[in-house]
This record gives sequence, C-alpha cells and structure tokens, in this order.
Amino acid sequence: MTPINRTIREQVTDQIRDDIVSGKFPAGQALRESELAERFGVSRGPVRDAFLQLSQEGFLAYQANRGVTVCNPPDSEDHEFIVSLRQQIECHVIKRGLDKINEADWKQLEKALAELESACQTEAVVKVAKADMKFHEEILAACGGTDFLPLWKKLCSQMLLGYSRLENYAEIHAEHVSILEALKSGRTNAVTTAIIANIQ
Amino acid sequence: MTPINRTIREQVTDQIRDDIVSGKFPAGQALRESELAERFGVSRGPVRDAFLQLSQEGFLAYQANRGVTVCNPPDSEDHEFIVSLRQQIECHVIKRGLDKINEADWKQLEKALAELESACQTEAVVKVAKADMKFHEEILAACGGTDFLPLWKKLCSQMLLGYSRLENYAEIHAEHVSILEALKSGRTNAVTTAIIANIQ
DNA sequence: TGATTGCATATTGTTAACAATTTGCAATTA
DNA sequence: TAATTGCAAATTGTTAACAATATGCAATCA
Repeated sequence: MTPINRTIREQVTDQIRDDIVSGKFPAGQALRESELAERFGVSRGPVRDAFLQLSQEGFLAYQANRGVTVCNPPDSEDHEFIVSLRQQIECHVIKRGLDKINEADWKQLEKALAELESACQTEAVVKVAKADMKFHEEILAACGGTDFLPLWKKLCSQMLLGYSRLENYAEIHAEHVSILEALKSGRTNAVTTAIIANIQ
Repeated sequence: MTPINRTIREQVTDQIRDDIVSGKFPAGQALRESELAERFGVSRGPVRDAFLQLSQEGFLAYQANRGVTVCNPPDSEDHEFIVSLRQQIECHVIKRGLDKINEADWKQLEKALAELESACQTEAVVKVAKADMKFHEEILAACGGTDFLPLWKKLCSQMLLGYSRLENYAEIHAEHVSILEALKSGRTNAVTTAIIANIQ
C-alpha cells in the first residue's frame, strides 16, 4: 500500500516540513534553494518544488525572485478560529461517511492508533504530531472525505506552526482511543463530541 | 503596486486555471506537461510548477509519475458546507479588522467594485468570477487577513469548479454594492449579513 | 552631506538534456 | 484461450547550465 520509493521531491518536502514543525527553522528565517539542495545532496529542482508546495501548505511565505521565509504562527484568536474550522470539517466528513467505513478501514484505524501510542511513548514531539495527524487523516479517508484533505491539511499546518499542546502524551493517546470507540459505536453525536474535545 | 512583469510560472498558472474554470478543460481530463509547454511556447519547468500549485489549490489531482487530471466539482452537500466555511472566514477577518481599513484601502475597494461592474457588463463568466473574487480579496487584505488568503482561495477554487451562479449579472453587482455600503457603515452585523447573502 | 547611479554578487527563474517510471501491446507460454 | 513476460513509446522526475532579477555597496555628483 505505502510506496517505498518516494520521489526526491516528497522526501525533501517532508524533511523541511519536519524541520519547521520541530522549530529547527524558526519563524521568519529565509531558506535558500542552493543551501538545502547541497545539504540533501540533490539539485535545486526538487527543493524548489518543495518550497512551492510548502508555501501552498502555509508553512512558507513566497516572494517572486526573493525566495521563501518561514511563516509566523497565528495569534490566539486566529488559532481558535482555525481549530473551529478543522473541527467542522472532520465532523462534516464523519457525518456523511460514518456508515461507509469497511473492515479494511477499521484495521487501518487500529494500526494508526497503535502507532500513535508508541509515538506517545517515545515522547518525540514531531513523531507524536505526525502520528496524531495520520490517525485523523485515516478517519477522513475511511469516510470518503479525501476531497477535503488538502484543505484540512492546510488547517493542520497552521496549527502545527504554533504547536504547544504536547504536555500530556498519555492524555493525547486516551483521547484518540475515545474517538475510535465513538466511531465504532456508530453514533455521530458521540464522535463529534470526542473530536471536538481532542482538537484544540 | 501591481507588478507588470509577472513570472512565466504565474502566467501559465493563471491561464490553466482560467481554462479549467471556463470549462475548456473538463473534469477528469488529463493534462500533459509537454503539450501545454509547447502550446504556451515555454519549457516544461514552469508548467510543472503550475501543475504543482494548481494541485495544491484544488483544481488538479496529482499522482506521482502519472501526471495530473482536472478535479470534479463538489456535490451539493459539500458545496453548501464549503460555502459556509468561506462565509465564516470572511466574517472572522472582517470582524477583526473592520476598523483597520484606511483611506488607501477604500480607494482600492471602490476600484475593485468598478471593475466588477464593467466585468458584469461584458457578461463574460470567467471575467466576472475573477473580478468577484478580487473584490472579496481586497476586503480581506484591507482587514489584515492575508494569513487566511491561501485557505480562502482554496475554498473559492472548490466553488469555482462547480460555478453555476452567474445568471443575473446585475444582481451580482448590486450585492457587492451592498457589501461596500455595509463596510462603510462600520457595523459588523450589517457586513456579515451582506456577505452571507452574497456568498452562495 | 545626501541622494543617486552603476556595478558586483547572490539568488531565483528558465531551459534543455538525460534518467526513471509507467503504460499498452505484442509475443510467449501454460 | 488466458495469463504472463518483455519490450517500445510516452510521460514524468532530476539535473546542471544559463538567464534574469534583486540587493548592497562604493563611486559619483548636486
């Protein structure tokens, strides 16, 4: 299912995104195509592609002929609003597709939850954040909400730029156990409640 | 203010986007890098960049090593939901920044409204759609909501994929006159009412 | 002095050649 | 026949050279 040979562009994009989320590249910092190309041992092409994509995702700000800089995280008022939008999207997709989830999907969700649990045990911020997102993404995919994925990812990006909610790893895991249980119950209201409690 | 010399990438991106919105490239159609590069008389590089960006914007679906295809418009239930999200974003930004609008901004808004009016008179679908978006974009910019622009644009893209609300051009213009009047009144509630009535 | 011009440097934008991957079809085999 | 293998063509992925643009600084001139 998961392709092993990903393109260089994808690898570079993921690496840069991780470095931004983990704070290795602080907000406002300018990134140079040649510098990163040399660091990754590739040409400027894929790095350029990555810059373009990450600009669209909301991690980088792009200026013609002047390159990219790392974006600032949203202020608390905007953050709250972004959280609300993300909650609405997940709830909308689940409402429409809860009963479409099949056997293979449930297996995927169990697996994603297990990976989130082990990520929480390592207590590595970026790992937890990625596993967290992956779990939610699997839910959206299982409910047939792939059309909303790009939009949803952009909201997640904005949240990740100012990620600070990673005190209690045990709680994060517990919240997702609740979500999966609610999904299995088939009651839409229970799911939306669990989702809203989790996304903050 | 508006740069005259845009990059080839930007020109190509805009042209392809227009062709999708106008229905020249129907949903599901595959686009080839070389074919469009030849048509525009440029190399594959900028076309490739455009494909990447339009995929992020939600107009094209991208598959590694297999190129891009034009996306399907959202069904009516999803469309309604997307409309709601766009309304919320515009209202949120306006609520936060209504009193930040300065003299130069008002000038810009008047100008954008005038351009929308002349676009409506030509009755050219794509022209009206672009002028319509431009007016709303100016409002967001004037209210200091540029951070939400990429997100907002993606929602607009989804709406444009299934654009069908262009019967009565006179009404479209009138609605935007109402929006500008509401903005000038300074009453947030009046603006949100006008915005919600317009975005459908 | 203070503003402006012109150049050198750094950086991004574009191109065209080459590499890797996918796809369809024909030949082969059970 | 039906499935499979192995090409050949088409297409995307990557690279490196070259072009265009922006930036900072020094020289120039009012």
